Amino acid sequence: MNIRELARRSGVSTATVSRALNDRAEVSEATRARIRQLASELGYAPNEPARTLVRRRSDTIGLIWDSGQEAQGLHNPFLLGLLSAVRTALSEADYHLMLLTAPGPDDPDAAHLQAVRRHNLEGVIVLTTPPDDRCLRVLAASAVPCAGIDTAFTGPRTVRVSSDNAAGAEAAVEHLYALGHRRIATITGPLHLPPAAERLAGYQRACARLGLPVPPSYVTEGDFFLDSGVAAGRRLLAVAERPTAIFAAGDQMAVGAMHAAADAGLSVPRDLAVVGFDDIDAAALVRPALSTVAQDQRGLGEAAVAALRGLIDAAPVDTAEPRIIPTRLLIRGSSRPGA
Amino acid sequence: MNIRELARRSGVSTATVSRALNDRAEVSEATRARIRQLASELGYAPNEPARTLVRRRSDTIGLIWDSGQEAQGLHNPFLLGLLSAVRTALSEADYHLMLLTAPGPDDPDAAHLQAVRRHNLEGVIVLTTPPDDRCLRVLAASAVPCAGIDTAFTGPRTVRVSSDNAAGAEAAVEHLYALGHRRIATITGPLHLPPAAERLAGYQRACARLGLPVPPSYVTEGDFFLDSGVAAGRRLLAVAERPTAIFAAGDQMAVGAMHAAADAGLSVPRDLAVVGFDDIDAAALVRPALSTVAQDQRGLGEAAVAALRGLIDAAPVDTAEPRIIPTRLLIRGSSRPGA
DNA sequence: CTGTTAGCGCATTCAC
DNA sequence: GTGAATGCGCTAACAG
Repeated sequence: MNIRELARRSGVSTATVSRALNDRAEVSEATRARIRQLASELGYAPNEPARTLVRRRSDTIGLIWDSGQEAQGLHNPFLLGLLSAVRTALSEADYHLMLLTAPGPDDPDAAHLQAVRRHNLEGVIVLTTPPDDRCLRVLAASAVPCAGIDTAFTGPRTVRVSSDNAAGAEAAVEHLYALGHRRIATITGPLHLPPAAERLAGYQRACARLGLPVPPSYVTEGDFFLDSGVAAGRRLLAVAERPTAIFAAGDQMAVGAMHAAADAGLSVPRDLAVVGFDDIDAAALVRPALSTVAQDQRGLGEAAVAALRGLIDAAPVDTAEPRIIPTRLLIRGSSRPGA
Repeated sequence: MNIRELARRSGVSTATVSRALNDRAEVSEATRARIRQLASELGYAPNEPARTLVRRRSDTIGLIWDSGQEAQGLHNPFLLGLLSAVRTALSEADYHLMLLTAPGPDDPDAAHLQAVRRHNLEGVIVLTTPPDDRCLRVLAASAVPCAGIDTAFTGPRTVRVSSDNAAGAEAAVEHLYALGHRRIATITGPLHLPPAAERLAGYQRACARLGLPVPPSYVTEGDFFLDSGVAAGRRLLAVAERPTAIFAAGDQMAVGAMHAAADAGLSVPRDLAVVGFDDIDAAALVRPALSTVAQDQRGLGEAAVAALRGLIDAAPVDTAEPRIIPTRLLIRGSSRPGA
């Protein structure tokens, strides 16, 4: 079933069928209706590769996401929501989605760029990938429109979308302050990662504004995983002026801090309040449930798609300023005195 | 940069370039090397839509996964691993991957089938989708090769891949028995879902084999989510002959049962041992850590791809028998007396 | 071993 | 408003 067959059966030329199905103005309403009718009866669907070939555009965008071990604990729960959001936003904009392979160690540096060329992709969305990915660097340096969520590359046609990490951290600290806490410590992520650095900055800004002292011993670094949170929690609880609250830059580390508290015979939230970041699934499952700064996955996905479309349509897009998506503080048992 | 340009620059015809790049035998080693060299220097990559058009095959398979709310709590953590596994296995087999949109309520029933036709997809992999999806039914009924992981449709060119739910449940019960437990209850999932039914069957078989009584009050149904586990746990702990161990068909429900035990003043694992199913991220985060039956996401993904390739190559494939992937019992604190 | 030719399915000129 | 003709980039069939 192709356009020629459909044209034959409807008694018109292939050109007319094409025009009718593509909603061009220069077709009479009557023939258009007849052709559409017949097309749906016969289950005709235009061949996309052929369309791509002649139109020189594929209406397809590529999706790159790293599933490397590095990101496993960090973004795992997060990623799927992002993926769904991106998929939905893209299909509403009538784009198709191609999943690009994570390049192996022996792949050429231009692997991603080549994939874009091969498939005629019009743009790429990148989800949370390590900043040192060579393939990504090459891609970003090219003229291919790229929208990155939580990524750290820049290029001529690149936009970055990110949660408002600083504001989220500030909100967490303010919340703890409002509960009466004055000795608030923090567990950071690896500070070379932008989100980790931004969350620390937010913590520091809030403390400064609220007039809270931040002795160096109140800031300790983790790796976003559980065990580092346990260790960090132990360190913090051993400080002379023991903190009464901890803001952890990631939920797994926050849970780890709760474990450390339990091991030290402290009760959460009575003796120690804890707030995390990300709202991973487990945050609602632990006891007490973890208060946390939730990222807006849907908002991130939609913003990325919107930004990418701007880039594709060559609309004037500010490629330097990141799109910042607000976060939302979820107050649960780990910081609620009544719990 | 296209094949004609590359041919011009290397002083041969486009046909020779095509043969060289596609590893056809009838090209001299010298010219092949020269062409390859030039191609990589110039960053030439063949245009896939054009190849697809003429070869009548796309080397692309479609991926359908449901992100509907139904599956959120149940499969969320699980899906991403599956996705990674499928992507990796597919790219190793030199297939491209296209993400198909979840059909909306106003999409025609043939939406998926149309997408396959439009893009010339050679097969489809379906991840954990509700059994009543009309689009999926239409697709499965067609001649399109389909491999489903944890799905419930059948068709002329369809294979199903699934974890060995029954054996996993049996292993869990045996483990509890070996620890000395004789009063072992279970929390099931919604029994109209195949995995839930299979896990219950495994539980029952193991109990029968071990000579354990299974009073009706020892079997209670949940919906795979946390709250249903809490409620089920309460019911089970209120039974006259209180069980000393619970096998839950899902991790969230298992955690819920642990909460119920804590609320009743019981200690896990001393007063009540708990084993779950799936090994979601949270299983390792709760305290005590949850023993659970882990599914082999990588194995499931690879089996699905292998089965699909068999279907595509029209190799003799048994379309009726599901591919069963073994599970692995992870023993953690919730069932380890020493913990 | 290599070149010439045809055509995959479609959108798009240009005529009418 | 509609039809005939052209070519997108590539592979396959056929010559040589």
